[in-house]
Amino acid sequence: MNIGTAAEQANLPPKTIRYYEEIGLLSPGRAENGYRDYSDKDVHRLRFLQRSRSLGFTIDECRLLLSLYDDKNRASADVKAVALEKVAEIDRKIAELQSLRDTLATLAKHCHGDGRPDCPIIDDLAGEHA
Amino acid sequence: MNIGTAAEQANLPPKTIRYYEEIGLLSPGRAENGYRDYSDKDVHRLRFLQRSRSLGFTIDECRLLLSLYDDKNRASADVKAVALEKVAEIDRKIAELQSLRDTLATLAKHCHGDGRPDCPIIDDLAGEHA
DNA sequence: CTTGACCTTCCAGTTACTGGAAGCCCTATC
DNA sequence: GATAGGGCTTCCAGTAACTGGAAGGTCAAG
Repeated sequence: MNIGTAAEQANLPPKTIRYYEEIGLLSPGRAENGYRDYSDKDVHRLRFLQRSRSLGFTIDECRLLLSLYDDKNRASADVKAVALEKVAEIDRKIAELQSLRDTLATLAKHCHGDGRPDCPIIDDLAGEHA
Repeated sequence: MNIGTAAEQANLPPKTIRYYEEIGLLSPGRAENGYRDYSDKDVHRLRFLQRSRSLGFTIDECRLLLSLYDDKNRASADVKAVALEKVAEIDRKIAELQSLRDTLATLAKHCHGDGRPDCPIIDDLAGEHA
């Protein structure tokens, strides 16, 4: 099938699919006219990528997951380890954002937010309390 | 003062400071030998940037904040609006990450995580439930 | 036969820096 | 005076993961 159809089925833009091929994540065949020709297996792989990416795995992590996916004898523990490490990483990111959020919200709360020029947010950013 | 000293005082790497200059966030003078020459005001500006960036504002948002900072007559409401929009954006990001986290954690929980090859995580990524 | 959709490749741009090379400048030491 | 070092300069390239656009080939429909 052509790239457009594969794109539809995998829920990925054609551009992204070509990019994935360029960086070696899959290698579809070619039709006589030079068009890429995707098998069901290729589409499967693309869907796998789509889902992993949307779950926040980086391309390199997807590469690892794909190799586990390809290895029919890999231990499920290996996959679980990758997933759990990702969970921990997301937790760290959430905590960091939470702290940013709190700082910003506090600053905004202390700003009277009217037409006057003085503003605790700007003062803080400028370090005028230091 | 030279870029190294300014870097130290603003807690930013020299490379980053040159980059900020390149994209027009500040324009220090030059000494006779061609070296950049930073005033206290420049350092102030750099600290402002350092703090805003660390609070998660993009460069373009920093540009806006700087223009508000430079405008001694701006209304504090304008600044507050930027800050609150940022808080909302961070909230959205946190919610998204939370949802990713939960999905991944659920997948990991259902994976027995032993030496056997079958693994619900991979199955889910491959879309084998669909 | 032409139009339009779809495909191809290649180049450039995005965000916010970061690393590295080649080459001045300045100070200190031998 | 030569040299070693550290800091400074510029410019080029690379990062992550695409995305947009140009120039041109292919195909099915009307």
